Amino acid sequence: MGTPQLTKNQSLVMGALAHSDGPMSAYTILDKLRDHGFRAPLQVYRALDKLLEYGLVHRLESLNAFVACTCPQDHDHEHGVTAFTICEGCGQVTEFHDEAIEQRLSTLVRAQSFKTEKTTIEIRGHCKSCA
Amino acid sequence: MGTPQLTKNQSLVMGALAHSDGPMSAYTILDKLRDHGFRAPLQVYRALDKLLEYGLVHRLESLNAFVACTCPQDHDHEHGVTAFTICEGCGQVTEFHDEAIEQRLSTLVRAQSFKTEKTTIEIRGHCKSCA
DNA sequence: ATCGCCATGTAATGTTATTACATCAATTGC
DNA sequence: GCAATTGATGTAATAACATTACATGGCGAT
Repeated sequence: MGTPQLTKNQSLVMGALAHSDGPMSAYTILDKLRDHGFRAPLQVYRALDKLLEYGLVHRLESLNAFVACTCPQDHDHEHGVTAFTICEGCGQVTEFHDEAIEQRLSTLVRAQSFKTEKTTIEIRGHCKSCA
Repeated sequence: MGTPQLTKNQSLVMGALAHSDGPMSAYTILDKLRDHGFRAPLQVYRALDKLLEYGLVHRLESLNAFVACTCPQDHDHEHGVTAFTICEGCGQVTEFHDEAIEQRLSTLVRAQSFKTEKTTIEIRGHCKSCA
């Protein structure tokens, strides 16, 4: 299967996120895309839904915002749990992945007989430059 | 120092959360407390801010909702990173803590020279009963 | 008593997300 | 060809979540 061809709206939203230096809210994306014919929030949310589904974009729950996936690898296969550091100073977001955490969480959740669908790990704080 | 005496509004909000069987949004809390004189969202948000600060309540970022802390231990000293499983079926939220994850995250974040202020770990899925 | 501090009350507004309904284009099956 | 289906889109309205701004009231300390 793989990631399908993006539609026009999906490409525009993806482009906006990819060229941004940080996370963007849906409404910020909307504003950026007014010139390209975007008029309503739903146009953004619909595109984001698909991009999230394809794994091209991540949602930052603690920010109600979205970032392009920075993972170099293919998006076709799962790349497990994604975690983020989020700097309160400069807004910089860094994505990372760790097998050890993933396994440990898996063990703990299994002990509850809980079936994981989506895992959110977000660390708010200050980056090296903003410490 | 320890947790200060709660004010009237803080007690009401704490009570609402403690007696609920699951997470509540700020507006749900507001509705529950109309009979006790609550009229505006701010009354709830102000109380929540303090309760969060005291560690009596947790915010679930992926739900925009709040739960009473179920941690049996004293709230006076830090009890590190808090993680949650959240069942999409029944809404049940389970709080847990794990030293191994805490240490591993600490190591990874340190490698970035990042200074953690708050860590969010939320696992959405289905509990044993709702699988 | 006056000041400062903090909790409170109220209204208005800002921000994020969804529902509902209509239209349009591409594809499929007859 | 031409319904029927499916998926993307457009638009408006509304719902849900959160904050700003400003006024008031209680209470302890000087």
